[in-house]
Amino acid sequence: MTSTIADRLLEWYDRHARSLPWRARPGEPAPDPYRVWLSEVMLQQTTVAAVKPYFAAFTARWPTVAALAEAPEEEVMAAWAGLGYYSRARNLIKAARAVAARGGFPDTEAELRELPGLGAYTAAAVAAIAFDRRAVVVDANVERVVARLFAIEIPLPQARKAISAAAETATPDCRAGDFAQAMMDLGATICTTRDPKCLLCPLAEGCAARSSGDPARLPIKVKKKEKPVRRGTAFWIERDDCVWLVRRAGKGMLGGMRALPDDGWSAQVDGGGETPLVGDWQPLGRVVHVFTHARLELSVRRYEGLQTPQGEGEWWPLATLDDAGLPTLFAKAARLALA
DNA sequence: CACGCGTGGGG
DNA sequence: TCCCCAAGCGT
Repeated sequence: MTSTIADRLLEWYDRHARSLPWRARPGEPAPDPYRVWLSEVMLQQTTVAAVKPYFAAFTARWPTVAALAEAPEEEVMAAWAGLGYYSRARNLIKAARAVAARGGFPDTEAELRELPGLGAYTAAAVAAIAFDRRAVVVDANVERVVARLFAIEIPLPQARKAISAAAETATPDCRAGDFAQAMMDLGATICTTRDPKCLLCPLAEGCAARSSGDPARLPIKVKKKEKPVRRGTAFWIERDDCVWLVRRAGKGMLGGMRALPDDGWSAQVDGGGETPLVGDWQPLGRVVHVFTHARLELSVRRYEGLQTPQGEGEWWPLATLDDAGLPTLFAKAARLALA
């Protein structure tokens, strides 16, 4: 009798699983749901390499979901700075508080799905990995592997339905969490977007895309829209070895993060260029930063006048600017000012 | 379903 | 330099 996809994949996983900080070692019981959840949220659209230091810092500082739930929001946001997609951090705090309030993580996919920041993928992943539930876990890796295995020619995202149906068929009743992680390891190391390594693949036999001779062709994706170029200005106001920082609105770009004052640029519109204070402004240079939907050319200007900023904000000591939790865009701007 | 939402790395 | 992307979610 021929072995199933799950059999072959799990056998491969038992020998080749990546060792990652949020994973249980082979033979150990399922890892702490808090660590599974935290890692999965951090890994949304984010590489393993980028996540590792943040995962280490978060778990050292907030070892439990209860500890995270008690943390001041701005400290969590600052700790997330640089990782991107800051709505994840905002939802992370909300979810931590909801979980702490109910005394622990729910252990079913449906209940997990109700927590902020847990969509179809993450709810299934946590249910399978942390609670050993059978759940069909479909991320971009699984989409790629499945699209190739079954030669699904429908372009993404249309193909999602067919792919999840195929993934459902392939998912085993036991070890669904290991199966999910095995699929993701396979996608990350063997069945890669470019140049898949079919000679090393445990599923090569019976893979339709491999038989076709051009596995990298699948899954078919539509081309992305062109990014507009936006221009904006950020303002460096320094006094007594402190810089004036504001907090951005809770939604939208870099929402909830500390920032330099700016002229109202966004991914949709250029900034107006109006300075927040009257007086001399010296150009410090320009920062180019690429967001998902726009490329921003940010001019940075330093205030030379004597007025005091109005409205919400805080004087932040330059000596501890690294702790302010500036998103990368503003960290670049600060580097200009301090150079 | 389409869009908005970061960042750093690889080819 | 440029493009694509890497364990998606919320609206």
